[in-house]
Amino acid sequence: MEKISVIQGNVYQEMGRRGFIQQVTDPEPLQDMLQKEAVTCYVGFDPTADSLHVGHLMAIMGMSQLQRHGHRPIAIIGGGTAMVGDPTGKTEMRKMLTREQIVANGEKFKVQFSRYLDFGPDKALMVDNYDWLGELKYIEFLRDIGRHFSVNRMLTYETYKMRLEKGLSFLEFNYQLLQAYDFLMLFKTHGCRLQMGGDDQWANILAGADLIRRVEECDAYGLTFPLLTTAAGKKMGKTESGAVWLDPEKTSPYEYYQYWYNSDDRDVARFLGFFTYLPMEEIETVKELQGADLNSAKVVLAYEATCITHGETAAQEAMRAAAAAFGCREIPAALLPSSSVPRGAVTGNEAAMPGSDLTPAQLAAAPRLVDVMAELGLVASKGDARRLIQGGGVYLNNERVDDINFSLSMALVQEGRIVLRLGKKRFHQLVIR
RNA sequence: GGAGAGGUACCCGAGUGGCCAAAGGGAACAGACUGUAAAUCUGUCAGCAUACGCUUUCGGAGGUUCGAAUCCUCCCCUCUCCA
Repeated sequence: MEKISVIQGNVYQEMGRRGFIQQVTDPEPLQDMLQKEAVTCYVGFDPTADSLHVGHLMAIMGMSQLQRHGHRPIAIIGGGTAMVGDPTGKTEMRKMLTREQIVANGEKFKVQFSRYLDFGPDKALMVDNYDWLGELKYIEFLRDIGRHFSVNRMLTYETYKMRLEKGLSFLEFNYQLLQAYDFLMLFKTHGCRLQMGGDDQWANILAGADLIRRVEECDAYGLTFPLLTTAAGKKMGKTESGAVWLDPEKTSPYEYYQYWYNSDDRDVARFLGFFTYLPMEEIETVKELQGADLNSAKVVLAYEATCITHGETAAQEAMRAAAAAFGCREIPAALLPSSSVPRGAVTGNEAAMPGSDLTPAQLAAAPRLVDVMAELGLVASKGDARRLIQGGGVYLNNERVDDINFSLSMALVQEGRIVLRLGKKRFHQLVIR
């Protein structure tokens, strides 16, 4: 994480302009507070998987924006809340995770957060809510916290209504109390005044702010980020092959770059606001762009987003791999000038393209293409591979394969590799060594 | 604990003895068109097999039958109402 200097200006307005603000409990006092002092704020993340994914990114970038303006974000690893499971937006109960899994997942989260936030002294904090939730005393908790919650009221929330149809266990019904308690604890121990989260968390966030008001007789604020869907109406960060992870082991920088490049035209300007630090004045001009001109803006989006998550070197490699696969695109100097994206001709770099190794001996055995594809996991089964070939969707070195019994051979090797392509975009090189 | 409804492929959902590897829709993948976008049209979408075909699938385990997603028995799970 590069050191960043504190940016002057109104964070609240800046975040509003970038699209981060969906709902706020009390806009004016919050805005005042953010102008006057360094505010401690938090977002909770339950470690229910072994990596964060693009769906978490909005909240992370939100914290990052605040930090850049001199505020102090706390990232909560929900080691305790993950044990319970948030019912919000879920139509059925999540399978229970063991404490060991949660701890292991939390460790991964920690590493990932430090790529977006500066955890230097007094800059940001990372805490695990298991530290206090783990040792809660049931009776005390009921008496001190539980008495502030009205079941009648909770049952009117849409999220619980929905679950009342399908079944909601008492365990999950308590999630909101725990999250509210988190806010209270952070208020007491770190002076945290603001909780943020996705808009689906609104009720939980309000519950926390209310709890602080009742128990501490102090104002606390809540802010929600819009729930991002793509212009096509899909949930953000999901692709055919599952979530887009922030862990390079799970989603390679190349795939990550491709994910952003493949954004819907209608999403590009919005995403630039959320997922890059480029100034809004420049992003505004992207909104004017039409048609294919947007492709250059997509390069910038993909490059900047990959830079933030995986670093500049990885972003450049991903870009060069894309250039090798799809051809180079020169970026006009006037477009988003603050971006450090390479703008001239980029030399293609096949090496960064996804691929696997093949020994000359393996190749000499003339393996059938169908078998190779299945073995590499590029297709679900050999039948799947066959159908793909029959449908004209398989290419070797850019030539369509039309024989389902096609076998690989030395003759296909060009510059030490065979480039396999499935459909229009999925490249996989077989490196011979 | 009592009464009722139900569990079908990635999801929704039709099917109530053979014509069912299971309608229809969605998602997904491929092709055409394009701009690595969207929309549209076409095809594919359990596994193995070049193919004839074979194997496994309709909550689970047994059974009836020449033949079961469909009928019977037991079990598991979900929902609704009652307590």
